[in-house]
Amino acid sequence: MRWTFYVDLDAYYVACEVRDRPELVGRAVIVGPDPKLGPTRGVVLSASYEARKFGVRSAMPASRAAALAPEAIWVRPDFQKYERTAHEVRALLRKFSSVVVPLSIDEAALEVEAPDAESAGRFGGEVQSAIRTELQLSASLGIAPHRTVAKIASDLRKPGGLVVVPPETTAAFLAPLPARAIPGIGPKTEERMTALGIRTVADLAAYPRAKLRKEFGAFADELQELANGRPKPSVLTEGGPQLRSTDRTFAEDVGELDRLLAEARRMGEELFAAVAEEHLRGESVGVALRWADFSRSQRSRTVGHAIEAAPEVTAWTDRLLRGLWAVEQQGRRRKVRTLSVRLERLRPTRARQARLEGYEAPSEPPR
DNA sequence: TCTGGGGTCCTAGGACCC
DNA sequence: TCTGGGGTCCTAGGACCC
Repeated sequence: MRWTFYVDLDAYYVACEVRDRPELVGRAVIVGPDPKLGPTRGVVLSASYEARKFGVRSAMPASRAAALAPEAIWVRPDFQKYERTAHEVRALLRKFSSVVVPLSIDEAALEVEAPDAESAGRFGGEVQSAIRTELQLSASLGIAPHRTVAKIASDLRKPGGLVVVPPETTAAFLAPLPARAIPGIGPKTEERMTALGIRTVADLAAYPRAKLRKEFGAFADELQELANGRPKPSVLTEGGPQLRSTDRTFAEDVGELDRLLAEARRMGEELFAAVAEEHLRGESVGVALRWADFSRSQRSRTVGHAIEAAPEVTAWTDRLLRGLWAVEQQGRRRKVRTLSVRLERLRPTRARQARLEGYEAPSEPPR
């Protein structure tokens, strides 16, 4: 029998810091920008379970976390460390399975052969203890024949949990869970479901299919099949990244176009260089603004060829940004909180080189 | 107590083509 | 002489995930 082991590392960034600094064991630790070092608009990236007892959560404004847990120890994030450690974890997991699919920095799915649920669970325990003894990290595991069910299971007994769902019990396992436990159902969808009287997965299974389709489109079938214990087979999405982006949230909202233009140019150059480093080229440039009221506006443009030089990126960020700005000046004239620059439709450089060189006309920088 | 930075996928309307 | 149907691409916005 084929099983998916869904491995989810507990409080991952904090765990990486604690294993390097044993004096932090058992303490309320928060990875994020320390508000005591000055006002910040940043958020909590990761909180230890001790910090969570005070109500601190990921993505919470750092200022609020500091108010809830005044004694907490703040650690500045070290993403290189977290990437490095993630590679160690994946290398370890490959000793247990030849199929290891990284799904985020702190999650991975393994394909494992085991004759029954009991032996799969035993093997899962070995994976967990290897992660603990060799890497000093805690992982929660969900084990099921399908990845989505395994993921849901991995979430149920954190930290350090291990939940096995044999195939014949899938529907019964899911039935009592809140609909929100299903990946893809977030706060908005949950709210809409509540309005329809859907709270649990069992409610979802029993809801008339046609009405569900009317409300949620194509997602409805997927949801109901899952709710009835027939999850959609997970497809491995092959291929490289679709887009790269960079964001900057200003310490104070910005109301001057020139400041935004200068920042967008700098970000565009950096982004082009980072993408080139990956041997990729974009065919589309995008600019997005988050306004002071937290709503977003964006513009993008597909140029029709792979962008080969940073000035072409910055020419487009200028144009797109000016367009967004002009519209806003005729309306609400809000200030800008966050500026984002994106390169989309990424293609490998090699693929381009394989085509006819110089066939396409050079790009016409806009103005 | 105001809400980061990096991504993915879906939907919907208009343009355009046959 | 007011009017088809299907398909694809592009753009903007929204929801969601870690």
